[in-house]
Amino acid sequence: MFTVGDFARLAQVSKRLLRYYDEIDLFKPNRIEPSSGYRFYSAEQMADFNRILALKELGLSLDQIRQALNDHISTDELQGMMLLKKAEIEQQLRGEIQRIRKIESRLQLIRDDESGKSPNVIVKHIPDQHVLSMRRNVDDFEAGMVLYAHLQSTLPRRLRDGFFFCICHSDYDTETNLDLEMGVIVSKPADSSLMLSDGTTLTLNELTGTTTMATTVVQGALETIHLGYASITKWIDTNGYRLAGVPRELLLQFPKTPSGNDLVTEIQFPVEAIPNW
Amino acid sequence: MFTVGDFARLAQVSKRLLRYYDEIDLFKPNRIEPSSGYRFYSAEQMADFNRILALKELGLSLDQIRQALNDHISTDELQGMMLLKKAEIEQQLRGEIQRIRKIESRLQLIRDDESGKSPNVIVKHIPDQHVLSMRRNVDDFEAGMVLYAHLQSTLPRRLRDGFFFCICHSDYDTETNLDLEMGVIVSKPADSSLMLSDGTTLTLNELTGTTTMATTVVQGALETIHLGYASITKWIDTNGYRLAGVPRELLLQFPKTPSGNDLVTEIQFPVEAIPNW
DNA sequence: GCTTGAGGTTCACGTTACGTCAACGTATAT
DNA sequence: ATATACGTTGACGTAACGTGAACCTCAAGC
Repeated sequence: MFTVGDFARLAQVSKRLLRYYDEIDLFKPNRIEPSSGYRFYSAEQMADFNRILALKELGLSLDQIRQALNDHISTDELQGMMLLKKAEIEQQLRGEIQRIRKIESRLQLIRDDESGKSPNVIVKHIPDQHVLSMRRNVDDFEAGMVLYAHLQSTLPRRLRDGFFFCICHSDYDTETNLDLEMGVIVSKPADSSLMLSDGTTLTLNELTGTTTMATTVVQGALETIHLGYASITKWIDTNGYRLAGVPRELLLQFPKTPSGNDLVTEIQFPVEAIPNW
Repeated sequence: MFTVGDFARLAQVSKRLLRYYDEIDLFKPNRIEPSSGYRFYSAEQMADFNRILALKELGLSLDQIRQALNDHISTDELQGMMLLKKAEIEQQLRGEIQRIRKIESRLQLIRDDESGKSPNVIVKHIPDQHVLSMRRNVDDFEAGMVLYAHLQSTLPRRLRDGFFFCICHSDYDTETNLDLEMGVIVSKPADSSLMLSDGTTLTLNELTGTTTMATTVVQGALETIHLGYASITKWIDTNGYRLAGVPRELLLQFPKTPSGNDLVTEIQFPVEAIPNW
């Protein structure tokens, strides 16, 4: 018979651990002296205790270990549990590897970008959304901003609950004669089209959520947004994704100043993970 | 200005998370309405919040993130933190791989061994110990047991605080004419030698702790102990260790029955990890 | 004006596997 | 008789939130 202290020394664990295992009904002392409450462990119990430690080292939780010991589990079931655990660890392992890659790419980004103000890319899942939108050819992005302002001032108030968005259907490198789709996200689609006071017609469309979106938020006007596009494409490249649709912008905050420095935009790139990257 | 709910939806996190980050001074709303306590976030804050999320995804703790943001950390320092984190993950990764190997070897063991009663091997670190011991040639292991009993009965009581141990210096396959060292572990070495009442002389020696020991506890007499040796050597083989000294046995419990079925022994194999296994 | 529902708030507890006091009872050695 | 070494229970802390209760506020519909 050993006291907790002796047993703990032998097994090289803390006394507190033994009491804890007693408390959670995982491993109880052979005998408890009723008068003093002292715990006494038998030498035979060392083998059982080592079994617990061994299972713990394999990564099983104490709950699982208790079940494995209590329920007189069959070898098959135990095997199943361990296979499961193995798969779990492998999964986690893949995650860790990805994290390392991300860190590496991020480090590279830091080295590249001395300003230290690079935007932060976050992957989100975005559902399908209904929009009222129109499509126009405009000369440049400045004209796009004017369109935004126009939309905002002429759109009926009841449709202003959603954000404005913009999709550039022309090629990236085009800087003139842009094919823009602009509009507003509506939560409950009521009308299939809508004529504004100035004769402009918006039609009901659907923005299919490609579900997986690489997004970033930039604050500032045209130039900053360009930077945002640049760094998000780079991020996509170095993080095992590829483009899977046409990007869009969400206008989180309308500019109140002419310079547009307080403009806040969320850029969303539909992406898909490259398998086995 | 967004309410928590709106901001949470946009950022695709829970409201609770935002309140929590407020509480721990990690990310506070732009404005809090004094009358109602309502939190209001500005669109500009979305970029900051995404930075936090991005850092979190890289595996930094919230504490680290807060420091990184508060202390106006330099790129160099941030790089240092991330390199550190990377090393940490790589370390952990190696650990996970080892765990998978262990699980695999354990699964193999389960498949091999239908009894399900295989001993459980635990790695311990054991310091140097002083012993009073004698060395004898005996015919077989039965004779060893007799020696144990003899020692126990003749040893002065004051030296009985430590466990008895036994080291077999002859080859494993030898079953006759065994070269055994037996004795008792003493906590405070007093005499350099000791003569028992029957004329036997024990001398003070040192059991150098090879520190790393693969150990297992078996209950039963000779045959069970043999099984223990077998499975521990197998375990060493399949878990990336190699033998690094001569094994020893610790007598956790003296047998009270002639059969010796209640004998409890801890077998200890000094081992070292195989590098890059 | 009242209710309703959707939002908001704080407070407190649950999670995992223990470590760390604190206050107090017990066994042993001098 | 007492010092001290060891035992007991109990409560709180950990990381990063999730969950639920109890209660307050706001805008809209009747």
